[in-house]
Amino acid sequence: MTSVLALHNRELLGTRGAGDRARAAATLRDVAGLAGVSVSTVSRVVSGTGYVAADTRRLVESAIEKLGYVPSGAARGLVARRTGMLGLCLPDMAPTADLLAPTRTGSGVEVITDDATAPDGSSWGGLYFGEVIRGAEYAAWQAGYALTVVVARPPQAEARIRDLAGRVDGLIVVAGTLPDKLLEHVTHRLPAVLVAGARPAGGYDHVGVENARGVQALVEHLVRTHGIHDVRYVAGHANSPDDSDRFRGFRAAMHAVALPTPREPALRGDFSRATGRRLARRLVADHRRGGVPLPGALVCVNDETALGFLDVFNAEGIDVPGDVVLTGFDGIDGGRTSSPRLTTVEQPMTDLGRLAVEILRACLADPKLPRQSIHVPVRVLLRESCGTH
Amino acid sequence: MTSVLALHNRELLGTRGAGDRARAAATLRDVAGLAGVSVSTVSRVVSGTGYVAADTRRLVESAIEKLGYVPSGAARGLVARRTGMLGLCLPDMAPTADLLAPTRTGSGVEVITDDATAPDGSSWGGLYFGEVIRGAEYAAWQAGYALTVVVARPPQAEARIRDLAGRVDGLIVVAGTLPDKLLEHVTHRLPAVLVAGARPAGGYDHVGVENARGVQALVEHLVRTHGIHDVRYVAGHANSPDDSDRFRGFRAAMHAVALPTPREPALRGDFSRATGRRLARRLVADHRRGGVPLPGALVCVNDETALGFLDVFNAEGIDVPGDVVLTGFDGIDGGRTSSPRLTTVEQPMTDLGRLAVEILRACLADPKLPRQSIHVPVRVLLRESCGTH
DNA sequence: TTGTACGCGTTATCAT
DNA sequence: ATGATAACGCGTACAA
Repeated sequence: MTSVLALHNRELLGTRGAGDRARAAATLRDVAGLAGVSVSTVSRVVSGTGYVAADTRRLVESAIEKLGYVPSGAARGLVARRTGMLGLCLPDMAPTADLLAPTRTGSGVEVITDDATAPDGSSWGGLYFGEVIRGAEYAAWQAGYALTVVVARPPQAEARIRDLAGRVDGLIVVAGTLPDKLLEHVTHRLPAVLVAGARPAGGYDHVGVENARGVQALVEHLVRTHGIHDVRYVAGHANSPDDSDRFRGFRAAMHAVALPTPREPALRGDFSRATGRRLARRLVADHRRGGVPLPGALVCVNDETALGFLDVFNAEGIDVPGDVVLTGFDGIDGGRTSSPRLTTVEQPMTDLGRLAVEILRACLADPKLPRQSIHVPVRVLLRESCGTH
Repeated sequence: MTSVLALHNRELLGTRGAGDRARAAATLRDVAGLAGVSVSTVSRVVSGTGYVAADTRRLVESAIEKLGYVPSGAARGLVARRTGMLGLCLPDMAPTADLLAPTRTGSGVEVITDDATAPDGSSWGGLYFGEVIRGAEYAAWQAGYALTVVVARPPQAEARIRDLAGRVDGLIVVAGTLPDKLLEHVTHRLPAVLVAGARPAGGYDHVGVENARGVQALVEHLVRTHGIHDVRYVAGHANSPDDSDRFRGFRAAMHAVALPTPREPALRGDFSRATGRRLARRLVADHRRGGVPLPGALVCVNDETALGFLDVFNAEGIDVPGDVVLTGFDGIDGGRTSSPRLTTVEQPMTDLGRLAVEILRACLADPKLPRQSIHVPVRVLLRESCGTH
């Protein structure tokens, strides 16, 4: 365990300054004592309810100022039965290298030449979750809530999620993050909204994405507009509902254009850029050494996977879209800045967070509201990787 | 106000399912009553402390299961004087269009051709804050805390920050987010760590970045290795401490290489890509129409600003680095994927969040700890935009 | 206009 | 091994 005290570049400042942390926090009683009034008067001043004489108010306010009084959220929450916080549970993502590495030491500035190696994958799942957080925080603030973000990672993930559930008024859960049993348990206490994934079985509120329709529209475009017949689907994890929805859309499209409908995805990755690269290398090897022809188009389950393919294709001199057409799903930034830019199905990720908060707010206002499942529409963005331009 | 009920694509599920939200949350007493034991026993089972007979434990556990009991964080926090949460205050950023727009309606999938227009700027301040959140959340989880994220935006920003301060055990404040007075007030109750910006005056804990040294090393490289003499600094907001630190580094470098040291930045923007573009357009116009020669190099206060310049230079056929060398600061993803890639000073943004949490944890463990100010080192990343390759 | 007193749900201390 | 009970800090009816 690296102690903060062991850090480089550390400067000690004076041992006192604004706010003396050693002293216990002031309470209503302390303020009342200093101002010479009762606790209820202070409470009225703080909450702005009820009648308080102007003189008394000023007296109390200066006492509050002097003591640096901040009301205890725990005590307020206890009586109000409301914490003013919403929880957002994200699935465990493998921490990227920058999180695992010890903090760099030495105060000198390193000057290094940055070779064009692409990163292993982006933070927050290619920013997908970053956008969900952003949308949720924005909507939460507007609704008068703060957002507590938690990544359900071991150890003790369950215990700590339960703990969170005791400290917030509502929960947004990215699908697949919590075991069904835990989810069912905590929903006895507070409303929960599932985000992404398939529509849940248990009668939960849900905000989903038009996975199938998006892929279907994309694939139909590839076949009808570009005349590609040999279209292959590159899957993610086998048990991902998003993946199977998208594959369902793929099959629906193939069926609609009267092409052979595969039972299984042609390739299976795991949503990561690294695995996309691995699959691509095998494809290229089979092609170069085994004489296996490249497919007409690769429809990937997500952008990260597609970008992994693109890394390898670009490195190996395989032209996209000339030799093979490549598409993704999500609309992350990396697909907009790659070359060629990636044709993809864009999902409005901030909206997922926003709508989840909206639903939560409605449930909180009226607990008897029936459960609802809404779907946010997607857009197919045609860019260079499918040869449109 | 758009009601959730007005949304498209909505499906109503049954009005009951897992967890009946209409019923009030179960309490310790409810569990005790159902299990036929006292509240103390239930408390012991839940917290895992003290002796409980195996039979009794099973009895209690099944009651907990049946009622979906989740301990009240408010009540726990009240007696424990600890909430297990850390707060992260981010400065108000103008919401991007996706947050302001009403949710798209209609369930059909739009298929559109995406022209290569660059976005007005990225979410979360070019992901800067996203990375800080990521680092902070990771470290917080490891330390046993959850992270509550709040953007201090009007209205009622002050009141709500004070509210937050009453609900968390410690506060991470991105510098400049809170008025000094408020910061001083809340630090009476809990420890706060400032992140980024200049070292604060008031004796706060602080995690900063080697702004000056980073820019200095970069500029010295430009002059010494590339022989550029006409180097100009493009500033951000006039009152930003990060900006003035970086400009200080710029001046130190010019002094070190015996070049004229400017008093003021050559140009002043506001950290945004859009303003970078605006400045660039004026520069190009002066050059083309006024015959003003382009500078040898533009050293921008941050990557977003530099990318704005690059947008215009690329559009106008001005070669980077051939006609003018361009550099940034931050190391955001956009500078790694632009063409040419952007030479920059990379700051380890996740480390800012991580170290802030580390300090908070130390302060929480020992409130008498002296204040400290640490600086994370930076790296100059040489890429194509300065002509290294 | 101000003060008193009770309860919110939990933990901890003490008895049993 | 289990139960009774007193805080914890605040809101709020109700009394003054």
